[in-house]
Amino acid sequence: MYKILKKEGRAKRAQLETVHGTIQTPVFMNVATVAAIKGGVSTEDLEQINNQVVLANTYHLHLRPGDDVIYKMGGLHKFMGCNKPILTDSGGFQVFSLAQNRRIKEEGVYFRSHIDGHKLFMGPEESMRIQSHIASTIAMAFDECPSARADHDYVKASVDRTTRWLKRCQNEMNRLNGLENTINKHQLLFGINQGAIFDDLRIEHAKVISDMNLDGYAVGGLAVGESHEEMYHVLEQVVPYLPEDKPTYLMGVGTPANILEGVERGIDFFDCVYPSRNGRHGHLYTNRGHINLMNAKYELDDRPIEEGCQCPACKRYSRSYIRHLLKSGEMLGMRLCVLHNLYFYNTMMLEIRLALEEGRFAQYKKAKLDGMMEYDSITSGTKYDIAKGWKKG
RNA sequence: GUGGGUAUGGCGCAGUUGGUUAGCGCGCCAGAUUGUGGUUCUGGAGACCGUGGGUUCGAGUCCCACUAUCCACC
Repeated sequence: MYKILKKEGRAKRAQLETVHGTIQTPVFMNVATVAAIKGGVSTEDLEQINNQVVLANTYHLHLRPGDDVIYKMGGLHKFMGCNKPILTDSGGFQVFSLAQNRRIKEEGVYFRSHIDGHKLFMGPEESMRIQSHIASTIAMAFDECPSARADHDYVKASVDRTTRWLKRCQNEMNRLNGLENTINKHQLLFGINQGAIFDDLRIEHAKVISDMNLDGYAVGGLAVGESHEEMYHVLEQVVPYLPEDKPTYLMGVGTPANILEGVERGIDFFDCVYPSRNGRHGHLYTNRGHINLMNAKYELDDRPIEEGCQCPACKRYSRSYIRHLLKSGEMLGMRLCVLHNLYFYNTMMLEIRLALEEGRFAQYKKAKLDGMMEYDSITSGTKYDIAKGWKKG
């Protein structure tokens, strides 16, 4: 099912076979929270931008249209016309980042909808049932994502509860996969490591969940306020304690630099809202740095976003035109920018996989970071800080 | 030609009975955003307040002239 094809240091070139096709890793999953990539990107567009996996969200789809609707429509793949692997986030993070008035209990979390404020409850079993209805390829465990500022005692109690929740998730998933009317009886379950920035809690938790024989292991609770150095440190501490014969997933991360650092530390899966959200705001990634297309200096720039880029935006349109579309509030402007950014991320992953296969990931990583730094320092006076991402110089 | 109105950063406007470093929106510039509440948030630069006189301790605010512009009438 999961097979490592090549290793370079801790970095892995691997693949995960699923009922919806084989995922080549390292991979960046494109975020489609409500079963749509924001910015007007369609399922068929994904085929033009090297997409492998789509990430949708349990919490959002439960609220609207409702997982019962998706179940009745034959599952999310059929619903959104997608035949690729889909991973669903469990709703755990959203309960903590979006919902109002949440109360955490042993059984789960009581909270209010961010859409209309009505009362809701979600626990491990609820999350698994919803994800089973959605019938995603990979389901994520329902966890608590404590604040990066939470103290050791709180995080300790939280992690212990997340472990108990994980066991309940696993039991419920096994039960659901065995039911006659379940759409995807081979749904995979990834567990999530927590522990904030406390090495002892992170490692202890990693050991416990590693013994549970899950289909994959995620590192959660990062990129939520801690420094990049702390994030990389946690990865260095935790990944060695996760099973090597299972895929790893760094949740919600991140910048191109974060991803390169994550791959180096043994991560297979990534996801982040950056390429889509930043694309909508005209913030574009290129091999030589990032540009903000909204800037006046691009008004008469007839070059593509990036010279030589093979994405749908760059093959045909100029910076000047796309900037005009963004300025005018035209949907097409956002769409082209999001397509470009996702293409950039997905293509970078392709390059990373190729570099790993050829045993030159270290050189690739350095060249990629150097390239991005070079351009940005020339055009906008900023420098690329490997540890911290883009930073004013 | 006559009567009336308006002239404040690139554009559109606020500026109380004249009183400390003249505000706002858009635009511009720069940040922010990491398991996404769909065009957000936070900063910054930029004006000798049409020109020239006058009144006053003090004028974007009052008076006069000029210039520009708008409306109405002849």
